[in-house]
Amino acid sequence: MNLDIQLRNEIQKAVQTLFNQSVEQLQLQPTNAEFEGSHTLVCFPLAKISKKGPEQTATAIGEYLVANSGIVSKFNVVKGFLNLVIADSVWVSVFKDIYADKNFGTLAPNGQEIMVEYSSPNTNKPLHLGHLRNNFLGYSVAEIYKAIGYNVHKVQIINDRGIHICKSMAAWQLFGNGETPQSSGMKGDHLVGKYYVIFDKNYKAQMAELIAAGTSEADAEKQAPIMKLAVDMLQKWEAKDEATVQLWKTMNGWVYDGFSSTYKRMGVDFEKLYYESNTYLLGKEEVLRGLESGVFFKKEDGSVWVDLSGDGLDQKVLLRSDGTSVYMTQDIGTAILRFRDFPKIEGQVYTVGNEQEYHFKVLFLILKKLGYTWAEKCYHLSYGMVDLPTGKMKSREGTVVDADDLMQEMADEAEKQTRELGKIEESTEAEIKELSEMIGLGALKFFLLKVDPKKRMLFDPNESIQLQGHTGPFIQYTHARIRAIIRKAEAMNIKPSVESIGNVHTLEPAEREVVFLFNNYVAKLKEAAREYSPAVIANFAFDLAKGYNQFYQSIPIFSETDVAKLNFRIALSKVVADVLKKSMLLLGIHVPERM
RNA sequence: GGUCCGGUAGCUCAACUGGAUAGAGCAUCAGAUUUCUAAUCUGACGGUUCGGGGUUCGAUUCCCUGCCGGAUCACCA
Repeated sequence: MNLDIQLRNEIQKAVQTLFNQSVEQLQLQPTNAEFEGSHTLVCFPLAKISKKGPEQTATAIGEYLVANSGIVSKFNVVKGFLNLVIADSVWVSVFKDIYADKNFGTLAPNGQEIMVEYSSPNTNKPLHLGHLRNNFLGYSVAEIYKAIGYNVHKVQIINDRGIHICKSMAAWQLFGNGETPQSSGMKGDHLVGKYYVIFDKNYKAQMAELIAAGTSEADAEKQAPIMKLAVDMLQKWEAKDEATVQLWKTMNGWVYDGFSSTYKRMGVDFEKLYYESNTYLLGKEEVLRGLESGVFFKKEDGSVWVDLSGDGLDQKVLLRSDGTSVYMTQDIGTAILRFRDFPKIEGQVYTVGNEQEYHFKVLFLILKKLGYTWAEKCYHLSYGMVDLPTGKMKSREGTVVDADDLMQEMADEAEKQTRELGKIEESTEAEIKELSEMIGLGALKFFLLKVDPKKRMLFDPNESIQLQGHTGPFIQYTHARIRAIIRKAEAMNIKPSVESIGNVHTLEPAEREVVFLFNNYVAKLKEAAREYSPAVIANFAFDLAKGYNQFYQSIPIFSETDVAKLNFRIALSKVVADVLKKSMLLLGIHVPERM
């Protein structure tokens, strides 16, 4: 049985016996490092029940547990805190259970399904740092839900239509001279992004000209010839003009090729892709239905609105006066479509930046008003922006950090440092490249995932490239070190059996600490899922690696003469390696055999 | 202006949802490799948790208020 549950039961029994009362809520927390023990019961709240002072209450419970529980060997009381020392035999048996459990850390399928949306880029420019946070987060949350037993569907909606792509198309038509990814050697998404920039430059120049000639700024925005061309293309596209659709398909195709290699390098995947060009007309019927049933209302000009003032929000337009859809309309349709495609999902997770919080609040409210009960299980996984030391990323000002460039730089830096350390003599060039990629991406992912998603974070390139300290490579290194031990043990033909471990009766503090740490793994996993926070896993993995390194440093394994202890330490190391690997994979980070 | 986030060591982040003397990493300084990988480990230094009130045995956490930063409030997406 789980140690924490067992301990809680014993404490409840103690309270029942001693004070003749039952308690449901027990405040059990890890013991501070400065005191002896691993679990601490906060006794202030129990003072009411015991009708004694917190310290006397703590002492009474402590004495009872030592005498009767069979798992508590010692205790000490500091103010109202009861610090409990769990018997080493119990720790050994906790470890035995984990060691014997081949599926430790992965919960059995629970029959539930969930959908996670992430990435969802526009198709007019390449992915950047913000997308990296989005992709790593979404991927990781999906993996975490898989690990707790969900059947997870990863999807994205690709914003492949609209004025943004038409801008790139317009600029390409004017200035492209037939340039293609093949002819230019450029990655498709970068090529299309190049024309988006060209569009912007020309647009600004044309506006400046018009304004200089006496046109008002508002008029200039509309009259600039290149903008007129883009708008014209958008209309033609909607009218299914063949040449325009052809150009659109071609340029989007370039972008998809580019994206697909970027996704591959990122290590993310999707079960199903939704395209805005297929879904942007959805939702309209739904809105009209809502209009009939009185959920929405129509204004004099014919536009359709929802009034959310009763929910503390505003009025929101759902259909323009000309009857066309807006973004919200489309999202209503897409949400419903997804529940038709995957009837068993109980909810959706939308991984989208926090600038769209209002949008999702409104979306979920509308879906609820339309009578979709699953709306309550929809969650906006809202994450903060990634800032640079120079401030906010601005595509217009060219301060965006490109995703492909960044991944390359990280891999290059990892390679440089790997070569400098010179531990890879017997590796082939291909192996060094593979290792560098693993380390560079590991550093990047860990850097972006270790922060609470909700919070805005700072991306300092110099710090992100650090491979020491609170980093992914620190954990990768710990894993590689353990693997070296395992290899040596195998070479020595040491194969710790579950039974042999049972012969260990006393533990060193560092060993106890490591068992204590991964004993919490499943709780952490559930917490990460509940909070939609890979940061919980990242910090857990770091703590475990740190705890293991302390053990590693203070206790030489192979010089141990007691066979049971030797076996225990190797088994312990193996479990740490497995748990590190497992938890890092939840972050999309791979760990090496050696580094 | 309304609404919603956030403000913790010089810097980047934690703090088990109200618990002990608020913890890590980086940076700085001082140490540790005849022994399993030093991308490691051990110490030292570093704090009025933005300010001010309140709630209680106890507040970084909850409430009020002020300051600072950000997001959002389109017949854009």
